[in-house]
Amino acid sequence: MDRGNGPDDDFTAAVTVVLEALRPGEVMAYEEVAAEAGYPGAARAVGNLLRRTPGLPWWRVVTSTGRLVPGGEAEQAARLRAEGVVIRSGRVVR
DNA sequence: TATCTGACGATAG
DNA sequence: CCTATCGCCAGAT
Repeated sequence: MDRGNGPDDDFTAAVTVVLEALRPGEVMAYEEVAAEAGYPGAARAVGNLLRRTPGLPWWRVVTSTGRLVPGGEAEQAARLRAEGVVIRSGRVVR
């Protein structure tokens, strides 16, 4: 309904859909999520959204180089390993 | 409308 | 491998 004064729910919804489509063990890069959501180049915006929006599988999103997120890489690594993702030196092995 | 911030990406040193 | 800088985008103030 009314959403004239709030943020672009379109962007949030699109990113959320992409993240919900991810299955356990599958990892995507911020840039990939942004492009898949219809906002290529908005990798930073995706990162911000993941950080500000609880309920999203933030641990399944890594940087373009496979590097884990700062500030919680230990936790992210544990979650990914629990889902079958192999991690090497703080990076996701694909 | 302007300005700053930030779970990014790529390039340079 | 590391840090530094620029370019990009959306959100917040």
